[in-house]
Amino acid sequence: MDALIKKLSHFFDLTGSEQIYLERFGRPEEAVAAKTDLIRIDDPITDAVVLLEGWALRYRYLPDGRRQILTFAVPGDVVGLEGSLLRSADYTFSTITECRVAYFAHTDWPELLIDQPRLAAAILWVSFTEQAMFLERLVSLGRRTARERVGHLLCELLARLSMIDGTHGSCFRLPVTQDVLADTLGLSTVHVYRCLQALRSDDLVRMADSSVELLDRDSLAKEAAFEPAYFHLAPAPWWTQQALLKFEGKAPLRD
Amino acid sequence: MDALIKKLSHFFDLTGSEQIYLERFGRPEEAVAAKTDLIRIDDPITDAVVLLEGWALRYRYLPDGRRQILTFAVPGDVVGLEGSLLRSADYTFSTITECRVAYFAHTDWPELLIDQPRLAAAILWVSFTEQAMFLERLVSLGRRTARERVGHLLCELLARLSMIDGTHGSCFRLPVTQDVLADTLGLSTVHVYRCLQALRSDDLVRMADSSVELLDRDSLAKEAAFEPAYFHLAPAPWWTQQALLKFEGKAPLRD
DNA sequence: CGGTATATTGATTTGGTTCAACTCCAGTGG
DNA sequence: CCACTGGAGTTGAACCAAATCAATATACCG
Repeated sequence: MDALIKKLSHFFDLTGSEQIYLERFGRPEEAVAAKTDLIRIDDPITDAVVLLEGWALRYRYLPDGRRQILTFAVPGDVVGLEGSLLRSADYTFSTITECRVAYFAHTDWPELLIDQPRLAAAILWVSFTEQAMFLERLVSLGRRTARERVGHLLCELLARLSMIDGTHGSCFRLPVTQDVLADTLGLSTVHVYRCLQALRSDDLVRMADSSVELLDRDSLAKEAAFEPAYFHLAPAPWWTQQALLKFEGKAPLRD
Repeated sequence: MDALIKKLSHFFDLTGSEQIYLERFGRPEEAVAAKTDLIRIDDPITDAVVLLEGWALRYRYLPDGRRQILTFAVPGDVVGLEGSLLRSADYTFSTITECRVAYFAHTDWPELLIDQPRLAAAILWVSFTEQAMFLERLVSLGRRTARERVGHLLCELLARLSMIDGTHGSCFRLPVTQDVLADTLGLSTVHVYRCLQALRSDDLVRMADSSVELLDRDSLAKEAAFEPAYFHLAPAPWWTQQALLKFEGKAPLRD
């Protein structure tokens, strides 16, 4: 649960007992092989999946075989929360590398909500920030050029990984083939290659055996219009705190 | 609250008292002029907005003026739920036509959750289905052709509007200019025009003064790979019901 | 009735795709 | 130990879907 705790700490500082609760809540931690489906499209989502180590992704196919990758998942990400209210998944979620995962059972939410409302809020916060990332991706696919999309994705990944200490400076592992990048960015493999090439020859990035280094974060971010505000890495606002106090019975429900 | 109630009924049949509660919960109903910002980017989201009548949209600009429209909102949509946990909006939400709206105050969530957990779940369901629509839009922008995107959007809108009785057969009002469609679909205005033209001359759609009719839903849906499963118009699954019973104290929290 | 926003149309350009080689591995099995 | 295979990356050339530019037509609006 380390990665998730690290991530949540941007929203709340979890108390010791909350951390322990969370460990217990995400029942059996499991190792999963690379290229394994954890959630399959049209199947019910039995539990939400917490990614603890490794890389994974969500994708969908069109009937004729075109594929769109919806998100990368990195440690600390929680996938499939919506399964608690929806009957089936509208994406497949698969590991890329070997992973460690934990599960949040849908039927345990009431317990969590009542015993640990702060934790419940923090997990919902994860879901909301993820939604913000979807919106940002929409902007990329709709209105950014190929080069900008590539640059933006690299900036985003660096930011997301550094949030959970998954980076060395501006360098991070990216265990992903070019056609995965292409299907993420709505481009062809060849063109992804050419964009990376261009960024390389402009001394903006460097790549070697599945690792990337952003040599000039700032100009890359500027060029790609990368604005990290959408990660919402800010402590819970007062109205959240207020609502939580109410919920815990420490403030009047109606004022 | 009519539109919202109609929409929620696809998930739950609301009891009379739940309907009344909802009316009261969405405090002052308000009329809003066309082209008014209800949520502004970077501002805190003071309350979630429930759209009761009219059309609205969410959008973002890139620094150089390119615009991406993220979603259309039609009656029954709830926008800004995430504001309860996030400090600021990462989009602007504006009316297109005159609208009627209501507001859900963030600080009232605990009350709702404790008094009416079923309602709370139903509203969260709205948020999750909306997320599913984002994902579908991602597929469009990433992997569908221009013509497919246009067709898919029309199918989606027909489906969403019929969900709240906003259609006449396969016909609905679409009070939106072509450049709004363009910024939604990641295309240029001119090209949107040409796609519509083509669909028209293939006798798939007909358009007249801001209204659209889908003359052949099925082939349009087929061509655009429109698969309405992503609306998740299905009653709450058993595990949701189970969790709600637990929450209401009618079932043991731990079993 | 003039003026601004929107729709329509054609000509031209371009960013990105497609196709087809070719290279460079890391297995793998004989 | 080496030949063989298949996946990934690299490169060039031809092509195309959609953008851009520019002009006209039309509708709406005070």
